[in-house]
Amino acid sequence: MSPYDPSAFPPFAVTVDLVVLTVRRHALCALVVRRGEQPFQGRWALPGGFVRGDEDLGAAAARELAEETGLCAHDPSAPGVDNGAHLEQLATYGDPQRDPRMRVVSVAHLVLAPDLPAPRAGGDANSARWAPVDELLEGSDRSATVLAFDHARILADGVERARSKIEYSSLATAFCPPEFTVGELRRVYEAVWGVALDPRNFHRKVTGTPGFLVPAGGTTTRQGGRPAQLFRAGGATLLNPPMLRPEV
Amino acid sequence: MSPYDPSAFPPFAVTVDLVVLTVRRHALCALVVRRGEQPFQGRWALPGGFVRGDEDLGAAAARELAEETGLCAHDPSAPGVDNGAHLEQLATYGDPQRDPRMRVVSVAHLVLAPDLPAPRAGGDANSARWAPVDELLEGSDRSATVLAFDHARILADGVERARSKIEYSSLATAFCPPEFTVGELRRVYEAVWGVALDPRNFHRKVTGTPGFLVPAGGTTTRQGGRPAQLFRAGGATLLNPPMLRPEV
DNA sequence: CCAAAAGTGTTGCTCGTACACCCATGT
DNA sequence: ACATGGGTGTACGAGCAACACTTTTGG
Repeated sequence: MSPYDPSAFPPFAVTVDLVVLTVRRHALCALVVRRGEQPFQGRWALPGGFVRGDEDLGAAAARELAEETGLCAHDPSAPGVDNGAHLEQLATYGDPQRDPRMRVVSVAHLVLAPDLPAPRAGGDANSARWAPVDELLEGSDRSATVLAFDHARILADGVERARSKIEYSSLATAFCPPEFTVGELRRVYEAVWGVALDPRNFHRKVTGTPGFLVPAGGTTTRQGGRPAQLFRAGGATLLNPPMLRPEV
Repeated sequence: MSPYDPSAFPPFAVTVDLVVLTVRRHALCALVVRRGEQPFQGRWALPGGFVRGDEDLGAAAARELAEETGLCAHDPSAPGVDNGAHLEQLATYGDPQRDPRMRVVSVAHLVLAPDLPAPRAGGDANSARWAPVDELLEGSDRSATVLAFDHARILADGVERARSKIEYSSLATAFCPPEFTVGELRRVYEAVWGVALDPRNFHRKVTGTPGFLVPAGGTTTRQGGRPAQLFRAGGATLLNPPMLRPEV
């Protein structure tokens, strides 16, 4: 079998789908767009689109993200400064039946973003919104799901990746604005994991991990109570020892 | 843009590449095949091939694995019993320039297998062999690498995945035969991590983790010394607390 | 007897947890 | 004054590292 012969392999459409997560009002939320056409017309779906002929996968994901949200994401596989959200490849979904129209292989990407103003609709989507992942994944075993295609599965995988990755990396700061307090960071962990954490021990833990947080200089009272010190994300990306997620 | 219109998106070739790892003679080894044609003719490459038109990605990886090694791998995303190697999706590589002939998106998969008899060559490969990953990755930063395409990068990602995943899962047993001793399992960890572990503490740790190992009943002296108890892999897949990898 | 590998005991230390307690602001 | 959230002190316990030590085979 010669790889030069175009008849020797079947052609595929390749897309990127985006799991864009943020924390709003103490809940983990995902960006979804309403489908304007068949199939699944009127249902919610993850944002995404076709990869262009001369475009890398991460670049396609970043482009789609910018089109949908205006976010300028940083792909850590490319050198550069993190000037916005975190973007990483999640997994690839290629079930022959996942799209009834044709054979589509979708390379899903995960984006972690700070809380944003209302998303703007783009492309062929009627509208876009942030939805709590709990609602989107409700009864997604067996029963009919609110999401189109296999997007409930993709979203679940993305949420699971985010939940485990903030354990051993500093990625939780990607959910925060450039300057944030220890309490705000703790509420991110609580929202993503869906648990309550001890504020005192959390404070000791994150401030005691070298390179996790660096003082930004100021204080704020935007949460009420005693003024809290402001921090930025430090240079460290891996947390050793990790944050421990409480049992069930 | 209508997704129905075939001219609206560029066609891609989709392949699977396999990072097949095993432990031989205290070294972590990967399966490589010699390329029989251009480009990179005569160089070593990871086994792989085109995904068929009606085939899921995991099924394509399992088929290629069987063609190359005769292994019957278990894809944990499908229900069933682990009757051989462990197989999981690794990552997807789609740089437009990664294959000089055409646009190829490759979905890499990771396979962990017990030590096997000499692999058999298959497909368009002249020959296949197990090579220590240290040799394959030697000087793979900047300098010319022994592996074709971007396979050094894919292999490095697979090795890194395996190294981190045996920390918090029972996957190290996938490198062992069905029945194995605690010492053999320890030598797997030592080979994959490239460190020496305390045999006493390791023994306590793995036998004390519920569900990690179940006694198989017999003993063996195939390693010399006092007879060692034989174990099988238990039902547990996640280790809590994890195995701790010693600092560099 | 000796080497080699298996398996157990014990001690000290690190770190997480579960509190009690004080600090600095807004109302 | 009091509520609210920020930040520190401390005691208990789980679990890991670093040993010494015994057990059971082969040569």
